[in-house]
Amino acid sequence: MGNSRVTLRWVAEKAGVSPATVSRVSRGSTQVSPELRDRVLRVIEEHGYRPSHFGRALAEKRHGAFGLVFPGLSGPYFSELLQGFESEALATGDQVLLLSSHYRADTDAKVIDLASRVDGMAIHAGTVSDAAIATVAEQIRVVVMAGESDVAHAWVGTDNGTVAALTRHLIVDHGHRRLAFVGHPEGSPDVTARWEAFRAAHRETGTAPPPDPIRLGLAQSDGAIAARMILDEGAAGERPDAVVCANDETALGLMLGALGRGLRVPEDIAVTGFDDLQMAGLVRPGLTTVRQPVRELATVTARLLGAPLDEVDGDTVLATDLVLRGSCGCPDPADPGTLRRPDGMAAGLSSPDARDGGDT
Amino acid sequence: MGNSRVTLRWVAEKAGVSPATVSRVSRGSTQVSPELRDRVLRVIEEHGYRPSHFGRALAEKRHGAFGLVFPGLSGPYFSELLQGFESEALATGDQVLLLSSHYRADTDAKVIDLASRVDGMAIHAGTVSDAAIATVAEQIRVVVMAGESDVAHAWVGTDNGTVAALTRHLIVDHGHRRLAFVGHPEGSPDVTARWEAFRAAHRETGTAPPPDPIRLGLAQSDGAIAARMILDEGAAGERPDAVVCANDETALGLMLGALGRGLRVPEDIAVTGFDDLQMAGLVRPGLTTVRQPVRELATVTARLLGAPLDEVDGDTVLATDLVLRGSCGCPDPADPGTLRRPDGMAAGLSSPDARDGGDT
DNA sequence: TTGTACGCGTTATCAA
DNA sequence: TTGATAACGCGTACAA
Repeated sequence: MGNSRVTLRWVAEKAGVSPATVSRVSRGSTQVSPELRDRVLRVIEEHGYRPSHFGRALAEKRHGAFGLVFPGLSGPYFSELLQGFESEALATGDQVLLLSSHYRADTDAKVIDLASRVDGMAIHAGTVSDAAIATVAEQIRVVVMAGESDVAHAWVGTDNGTVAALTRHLIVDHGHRRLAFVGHPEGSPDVTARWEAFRAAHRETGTAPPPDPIRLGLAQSDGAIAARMILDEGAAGERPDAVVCANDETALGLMLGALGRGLRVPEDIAVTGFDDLQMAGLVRPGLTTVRQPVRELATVTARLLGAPLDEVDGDTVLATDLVLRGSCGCPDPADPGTLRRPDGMAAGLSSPDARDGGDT
Repeated sequence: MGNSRVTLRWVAEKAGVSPATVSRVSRGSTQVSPELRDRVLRVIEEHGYRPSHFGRALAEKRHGAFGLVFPGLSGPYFSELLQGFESEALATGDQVLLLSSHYRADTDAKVIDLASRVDGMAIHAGTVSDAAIATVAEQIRVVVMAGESDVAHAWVGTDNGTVAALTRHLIVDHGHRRLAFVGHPEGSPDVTARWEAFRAAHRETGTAPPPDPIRLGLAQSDGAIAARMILDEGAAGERPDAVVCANDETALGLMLGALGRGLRVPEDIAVTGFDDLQMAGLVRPGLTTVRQPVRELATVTARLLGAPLDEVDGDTVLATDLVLRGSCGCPDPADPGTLRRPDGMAAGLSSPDARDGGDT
């Protein structure tokens, strides 16, 4: 057992060749005679030699790994981001070091420490201080995702301005006048931009916006809390007739709360989200939302990190689309189509399009 | 900029001391005179010296990192697992290398490669082959989570048997006779155990179980698909009167689908889950489920990896609890209490109990 | 207290 | 094609 003692030198001695030869064989170099190659391979197989990562990293001055820094880790948004980034990195043979700030104070230090063991770092906007980003950027390439940055080497974001089109749609096309916004603008650059777009649309249409957003987090449970705050309190006449949520999760939580109270969506209250999660097209009514290419956000970021030194383009803003479904009052597009039954019922793990499930 | 050229030796030369002294200062050793200490610190500050991780790892023969291997990454379950593991590892100064199999074929190779750059590895059950686990276990400590294993050094799981109690409750206390099970037993050890417990309860109560489970994944969208399959097809009389879902996510998706179709839960159809996600207590009716200590599963695993060599206990099975709420037909416990409005409305990122939201 | 010298496991350069 | 030998950056006995 234990091959921790099986080093390159040890293999060399055992096979009666030089360390250099073992190194060449180990990495598949062709510059070695078949005879020696076989002899070395035999020893490698037999004793389970595996090149040490630190040795290799030290000699190559390269870690073969990227860092990924998030504020939190929960929810479909981060899951998707994580998946996209991880599979892109894996494709190029790079590993992923994950760091979640958990909104703790020592995050800056952790990030700087992380910088010494990766070749590049992706940092989600709103996670660490600009000072820390700048420090890291002196050592390795840094890309900020979902927000602008002038200290990182590049940043990748999505167009939150589509929320203005969404808001105009609610006001102009559906005649809503009492709109509410659920989200915490101070908590993230994305939500800030969405709240601003929400207000801009009010200005343009000459409608009075609510003085303040309903400041809640971005989890589905926050939507459920919002449902209680909006639906159970205040007279029916004072209730907003449309709620623009900062993301789909809260919108779904809100819808669930409304339906559970016997309210009708969109007749009694219209609801919209942001992201276009898979669930958005599966609920009834379908959730009107803004489609954001979350996975692409992650893969573009990963590619920027791994890109040759030639040049990192700088800024990238990915387009977003308004997706109209039933929850805003529009006719729900071909519902059965959206929910088409999969061809094979046994759509479990073996199915190519099976989503990785929650559990196990 | 760039401090990549600032090595320990370089600092030593610059400060006019020996490399050993710089090393001592760098790690805060007291065995150095205040005078030299200051001189060295000044140079370190000025030029932004940071010890190279590979150098240190090579010398100390320790990576200061753990590997975490999952089948997929989506859903609250994995988010929670990830968070728990990551924060526990961070607490001891260890970094986390993440590997998601995405159900790809080359996972075994990736895992074995990962093994050479971490001090220990946590592997979720059902992710990689036993052979690969055994190979890794020869090099470093391996703990399997959410499933048994006889090749790893230890495993940590939770008690899925409570599903039998849940099923009995539906049959005996609520008089349901036509039960369905949503989940893919072949897809994961946990679901296998839950399906078995579901069937065992039928045997014990002399009730005929369904011949097959409804084989779907574990995402919320699978629940929505299940809703379509169960509710839109077959005559009302053939419809099951209770659905036991393999996890909360599918149960919530199913509930959402039922409510969206104007059905009443639990009057028209009872629904149960597994996990006790936060949403389970927030929906109306509340979701009857089995509480599983997901976070503890992760932290226990992380602790086992970091534990001193003395001894890893071997197997750990964490207890689970039956949580009865309205979705099975029980009276929903103090609903407003569950949804109590937070004291401060601005419960965003700054709030200590704020959940990390989905987005940004 | 400080410095010297070696080892950690690998790759790369240069001769042979 | 093969083999010495020198980095790579740091920790640490050991000596001074």
